[in-house]
Amino acid sequence: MSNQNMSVPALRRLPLYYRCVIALKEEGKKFISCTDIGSRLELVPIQVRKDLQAAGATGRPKVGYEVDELETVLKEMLGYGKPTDAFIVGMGNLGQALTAHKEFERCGLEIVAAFDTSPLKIGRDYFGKRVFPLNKLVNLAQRMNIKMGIITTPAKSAQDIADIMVEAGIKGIWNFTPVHLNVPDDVYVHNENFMSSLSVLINRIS
Amino acid sequence: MSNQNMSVPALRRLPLYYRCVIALKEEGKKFISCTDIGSRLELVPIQVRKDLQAAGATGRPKVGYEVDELETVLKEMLGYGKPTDAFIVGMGNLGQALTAHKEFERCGLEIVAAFDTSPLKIGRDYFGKRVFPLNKLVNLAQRMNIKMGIITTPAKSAQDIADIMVEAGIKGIWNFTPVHLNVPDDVYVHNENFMSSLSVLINRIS
DNA sequence: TAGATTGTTAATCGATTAACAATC
DNA sequence: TAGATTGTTAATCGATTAACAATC
Repeated sequence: MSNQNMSVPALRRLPLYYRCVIALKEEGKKFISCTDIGSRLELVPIQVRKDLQAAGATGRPKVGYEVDELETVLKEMLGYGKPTDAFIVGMGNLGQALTAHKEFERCGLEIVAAFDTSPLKIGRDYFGKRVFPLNKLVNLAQRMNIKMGIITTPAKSAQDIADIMVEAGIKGIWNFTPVHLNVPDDVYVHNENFMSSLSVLINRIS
Repeated sequence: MSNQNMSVPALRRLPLYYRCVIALKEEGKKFISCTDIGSRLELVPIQVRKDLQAAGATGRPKVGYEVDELETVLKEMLGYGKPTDAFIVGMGNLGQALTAHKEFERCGLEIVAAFDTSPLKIGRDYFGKRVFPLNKLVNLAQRMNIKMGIITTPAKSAQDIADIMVEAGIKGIWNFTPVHLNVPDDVYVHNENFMSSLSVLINRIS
């Protein structure tokens, strides 16, 4: 169902549109145009139109897009309706922060279990999520049919964790470490590399 | 000094190259080629070469790049030598996690103060950083000549905080909320939008 | 020498933007 | 009707990749 041929940049903009649609809906709007969305997000209307088209939304000339319908189409494309279950490995500060993040559940992601190697953390609950020892990951992932993994460990463990995730049948890895992960072709890695973001910010400031 | 005309994608790859150079240096290498770096990062050598060229590095045909020199050039371009001071606003779980993040100091960023509105947090220290009340931000930023701000507040406060940062003379904002920020043209915003990353991951898994 | 590698110019590719007819 | 807006095809732009001479 989910369109695999949407480009990454377009896909990344959809959640912004979704937020916008929700906001405009709350203002009582029934129909909205690409210009409405674009002006809020500082994007040119044609780009919004192209993206909505790729997402499968249809509007009416002169009228715009029906708000409720657009909300449904975007929600469907983004997978907000049926959240994806995920495991998180590494319950340091960042792991805890992501586990605590309430917005994920409304946005298609459900962190169902956490993993760590520290005996101080194993068996504890963080924000309602139980921490398991790492050696339980493969078995649990297979039994629960987990397809997404989040890595928030120290950099030096990242590749080992990725290997374990691959063995467990995980198909999408959200990597918060600055390490490049080697995985098979059928596993998608998204690198949330804070150092990359910093480079751009520091460069643009000076 | 820092080259403003490097493209964002290239700039984002530099920290990966830097890590790679450090790793190869520790393996005892004196000279490295684009092929060495590319094979570690699964990038084609020509892309590495173009990026290094844009960063100002020069190599020698057949020999490659001198490791120490490459390290110096990248460090300079990335601003790792003289860390940029930054303020962080919003000391929830994510704010705390970023404040605790030790790697930042080695990578050009020094978080020098935190801000929050909660009386429970103001006056406390988190990982050695003092939390100040929000109304002290403008004055402190101007006195300390702060040019970078990090926003880790709830979404609904994000625009207000951005306005305060702009008033304070901050020129680069690292926005961890899913909100689009309206700022003047001379202020650069980098959005670390977790929802955008999630869209891609969820789409690629299914 | 032969072969690997850089530097540099040209070609390709994909995303963004423009143009414009169709529509309500 | 006139004007705003969508849908769609074409043009532009910028990043990536290819080609190849120069070099050690």
